[in-house]
Amino acid sequence: MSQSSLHRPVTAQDVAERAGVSRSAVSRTFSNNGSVAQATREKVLKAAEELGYQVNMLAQSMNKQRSTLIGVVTTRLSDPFRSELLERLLQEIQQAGFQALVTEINSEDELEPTLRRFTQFRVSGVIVTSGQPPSELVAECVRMKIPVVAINRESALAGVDIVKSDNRSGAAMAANQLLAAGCCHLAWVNVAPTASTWSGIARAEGFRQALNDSLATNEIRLTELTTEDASYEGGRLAAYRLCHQEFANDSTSNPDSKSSKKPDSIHKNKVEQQSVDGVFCANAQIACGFLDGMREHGKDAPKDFQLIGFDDTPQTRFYSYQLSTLKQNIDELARKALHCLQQRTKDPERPQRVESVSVELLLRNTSPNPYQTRNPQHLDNMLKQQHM
Amino acid sequence: MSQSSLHRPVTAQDVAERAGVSRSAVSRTFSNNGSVAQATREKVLKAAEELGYQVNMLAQSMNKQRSTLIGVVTTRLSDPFRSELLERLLQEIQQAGFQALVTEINSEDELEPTLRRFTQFRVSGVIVTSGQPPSELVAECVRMKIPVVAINRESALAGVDIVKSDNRSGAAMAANQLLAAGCCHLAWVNVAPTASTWSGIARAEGFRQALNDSLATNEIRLTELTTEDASYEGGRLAAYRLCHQEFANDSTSNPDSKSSKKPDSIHKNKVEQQSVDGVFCANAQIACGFLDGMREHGKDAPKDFQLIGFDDTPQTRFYSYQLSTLKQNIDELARKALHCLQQRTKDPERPQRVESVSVELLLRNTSPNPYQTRNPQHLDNMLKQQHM
DNA sequence: CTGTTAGCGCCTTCAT
DNA sequence: ATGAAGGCGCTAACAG
Repeated sequence: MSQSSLHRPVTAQDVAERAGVSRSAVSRTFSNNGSVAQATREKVLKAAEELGYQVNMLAQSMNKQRSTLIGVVTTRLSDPFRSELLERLLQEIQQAGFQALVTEINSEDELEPTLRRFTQFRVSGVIVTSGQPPSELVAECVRMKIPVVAINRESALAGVDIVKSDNRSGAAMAANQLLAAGCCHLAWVNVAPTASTWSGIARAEGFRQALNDSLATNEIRLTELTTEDASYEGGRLAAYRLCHQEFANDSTSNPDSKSSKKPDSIHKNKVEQQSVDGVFCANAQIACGFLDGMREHGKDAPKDFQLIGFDDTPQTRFYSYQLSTLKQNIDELARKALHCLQQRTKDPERPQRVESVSVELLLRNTSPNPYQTRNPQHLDNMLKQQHM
Repeated sequence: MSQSSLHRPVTAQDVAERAGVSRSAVSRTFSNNGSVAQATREKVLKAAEELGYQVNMLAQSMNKQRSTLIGVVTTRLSDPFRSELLERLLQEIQQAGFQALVTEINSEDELEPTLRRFTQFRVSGVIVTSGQPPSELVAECVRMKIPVVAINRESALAGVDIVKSDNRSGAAMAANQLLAAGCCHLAWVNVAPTASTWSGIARAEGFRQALNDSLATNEIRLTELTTEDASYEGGRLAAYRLCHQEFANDSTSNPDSKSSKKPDSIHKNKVEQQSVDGVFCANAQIACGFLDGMREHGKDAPKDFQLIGFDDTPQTRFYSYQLSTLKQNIDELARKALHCLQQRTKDPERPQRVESVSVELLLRNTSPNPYQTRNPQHLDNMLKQQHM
């Protein structure tokens, strides 16, 4: 059952000799490539079993000019969403018979050396969940026919397929939900543009766009809060700033007279005076932090404001948070990523694909049920949006 | 700068020709192994640069009978502690010039095929953060001189080094802290023994042992709560059960007359009647769940009971939890794991090492500051413990 | 269906 | 210090 007590690993040669066949026969039975008689196959298998033979993947890969490795690049694994995504990705990769090569990078610069390392191992594919693949490198991958797929990020590069959540629609759903609930002073919390991810940008755009009409009629007001990073602490500090700023506004009138055209909405006074009552956060970490920051100032959702976050991470479901969130379908993202890889392996020349995975609005404690809403018109928008 | 437009990857041969030297010269400059004249070295480097040459790691590894890969096996990456550990591990691995091969397993059974796959790639080392490596496989690794290190788990196997947190002391610190705070009905929440991890078992033992004296004198009482899995939900359900059980105890007297020898402690009545006032949870997920479960029943820490968890995961620091925890030094765990790997690479025959990393008690909101304690005697124990 | 042959790209003696 | 030669373990194309 186990290999003989040699200190040298068992090779196909050893198996061949023991089975009384040639190396090729062994090779064929294990790569079930060429045809091999049932009898010899069994002999080989038996000998292999007895010797404890294991294919040397390095040799095999080198020969095939391609390994069964798939490179995955991530960042900030301590972010629950990212680790969940990685987890699912690993499962898909393993299930498809590959082995994951994973690298964590801290900055865009590290992406290039990472990809280079991947190609040195002749990986069968690369999955990028962070950073912008440098075009030069991607070109090299394309030339080597190594499929590259990017998750949740823009990439104009022709060679790489994209799998992403429908961040725009998600953000629009959040916007409409808040409108439908009658919020009139919305805020959204996102990381500063310089540090933002592509997802963050898409969500911001989606949110703002869904609000365009209401903003035009001055029905509502929108405050934009930025954070340094996409973390809990970032969200918390945003809440601090909001609270202090509102406090300041209460005591001193802010001379915001840049707009020459006075708002003529009937809501004018209400809108101008109202403190923030509906908040959208770019991700779950920020949302939790924001909620806690507000709580520290004696305000809570949904009592004092409503709150919707992105990414249905485990902690948002916790009793002490019960955040309403937009849930990304991680399973689907992972599945499609692998599917793209496999498709492009078959046809390396196929045009770039962009797979969009829809997002689900999960209403929990921090925002009310739409059926109890005060503004049915926006509710309609919201429902339409959901079925897009 | 980039390679010529061949569809074939650049080989050392190509570089050699362009530089006007032999393949060996190229090999030597890149593996800086043999000695090579400065002049030729530069010629080679230049040619390599121009051609965009990259060492083929597969070929290199195959030749050296060893790759620059390090296998890492994990489970339940969605658990914040595990993903943080993986993150640090990856950083260490990369910094040491290796590339991580990571596999997620869902059950012990998957460990064997995983290790086997690792050996097929002739990894330079294996880090196991989950499961019990089967002795047979480990023996194979030892024979192939592949270092194996296990993190936070017991392994009697001679070949594998162990890096672990001092779970026992940590649990004892928790126990003494609770005693010092004057708790007299302690409880600990852990996963059922059948599903427990080695860390969980060590923590349970440490906790119980530190309580031995107080239990012997009937000064305190200890309730053991078990959960199905080491999850938030598990902790929450444990809290449910506790609450319902205590409710039951209040309305009906439970005929617990198994003990023939009546307790003679002066605390007798107090101890017997007192509901749980000090809780220790085997990990952070459970602790958060437990706290929330209690909150759902209108009880909160530190008002109604004190709570200490293990693993200082980010969420335990959140404002809405502020759990007191035992903090594992993840950096140190990762660092030592890699150090062990490297040491054993140098000396494959060295005796098994067990590296213990000390743990820190972080007092936050769910348990009081020791300097405001009511029972200085136990405080002394605790302080001694901390400096062990 | 099977064995033989010729590499895959690199490292490592071994002479020079 | 350098080049030539042999081999790492496997696969693939070719005869038989």
